[in-house]
Amino acid sequence: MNEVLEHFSKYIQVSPELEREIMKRVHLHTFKKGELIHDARNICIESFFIREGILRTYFIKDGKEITEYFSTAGEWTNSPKSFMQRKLDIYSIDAIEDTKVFRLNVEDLVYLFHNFPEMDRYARLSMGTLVGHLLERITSLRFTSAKEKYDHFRETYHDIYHRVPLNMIASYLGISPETLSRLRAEK
Amino acid sequence: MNEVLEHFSKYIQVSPELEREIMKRVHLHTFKKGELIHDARNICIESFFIREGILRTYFIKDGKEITEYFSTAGEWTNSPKSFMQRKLDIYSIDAIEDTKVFRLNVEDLVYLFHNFPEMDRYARLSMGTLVGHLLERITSLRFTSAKEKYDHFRETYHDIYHRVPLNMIASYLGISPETLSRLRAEK
DNA sequence: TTCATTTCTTGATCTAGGTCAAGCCCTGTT
DNA sequence: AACAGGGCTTGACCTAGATCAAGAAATGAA
Repeated sequence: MNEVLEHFSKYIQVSPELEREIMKRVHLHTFKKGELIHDARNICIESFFIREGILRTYFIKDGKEITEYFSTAGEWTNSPKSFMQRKLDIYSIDAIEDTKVFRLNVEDLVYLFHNFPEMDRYARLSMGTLVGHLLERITSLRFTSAKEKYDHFRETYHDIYHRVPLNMIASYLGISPETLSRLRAEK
Repeated sequence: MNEVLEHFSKYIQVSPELEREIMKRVHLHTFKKGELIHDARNICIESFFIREGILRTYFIKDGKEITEYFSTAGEWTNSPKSFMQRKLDIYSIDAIEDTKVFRLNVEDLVYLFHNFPEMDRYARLSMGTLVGHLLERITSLRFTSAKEKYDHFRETYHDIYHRVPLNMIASYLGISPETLSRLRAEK
């Protein structure tokens, strides 16, 4: 069984029929390091399920790239508002390193939602974990010092923090690259 | 039609049967100003749909009450993790002013999820808007000054910001009461 | 290998907003 | 009416982390 199906299986029982329909719609693709996967100038019509590698969702603010978040193996990513509401949004996505993904088109996803009611259940449950992560990030932003943010990042992104350029981590954490560099040095 | 049903109708078509089952399980109740609605020392087994008034979800950090968020008319509130995973969590909820709510028990909600597949769809869609709000709050925490946070709060919580004590707003925004007081004075 | 570009470090300031402290102004209670 | 306690303001100081600047180190192209 491939990784996408494994992922769905964490939340729902995937019937053979659903499995078939998913597999029919999901296409493996490899992006090269540095490649732009979604451009904010377009509406996002695909979701990407990462098999290996790292993607970065970012936007431009005052001429600088600000990292919104990193996505790694086993996660779906897209430009959320753009994808769900079929309109333009600020986020672009690129590859931090060579990345293998399964691509899934909006229309295909909609088809799955329409024909398999258990997909709503999947969405409800997986969004529950997403909400949990977001709440945690909010708490972290409100109460922790730069040092604590960095330590927390190293723990939770343990396997990728040395693969991502420092200034992207800094903008993700909302601290300056200089401060991050100093934190890193002091230990 | 009452407010709860109106709320569901925003996301899904509520069948007469679902309507009946919801109405059977939802109970109107009034809390007095200052009353504790959910105590963090218990597992949260109810959700509250607010008809009028203001509830505040908070937790204790270093002996101080920190406001996580305010909930107002037309919204559901509970202690999310505690409610969904049936375990203890840090949040308590109290009433900022006299508040009328509809109460709904976890088990009753589970019943609805089990018997009405459209409820999954409702949950998926309503969590979508929640995720949108959380993302916005994250952006606000990362990039805005105290002044901008306060201005933004006044806009989005326009109808309640003068009904809530200043120090609760301050802790919600993650700034000190003194700073908030000064911001308020300077205009 | 060399040169150029990007990434990272280190140092010197600067500032938004936190902390501490004191006093005032309410609102409710006796 | 008085007084107690919470809520709010204002002032003086302090500190975490931003910004500005310049150089070092790594990466990668030719």
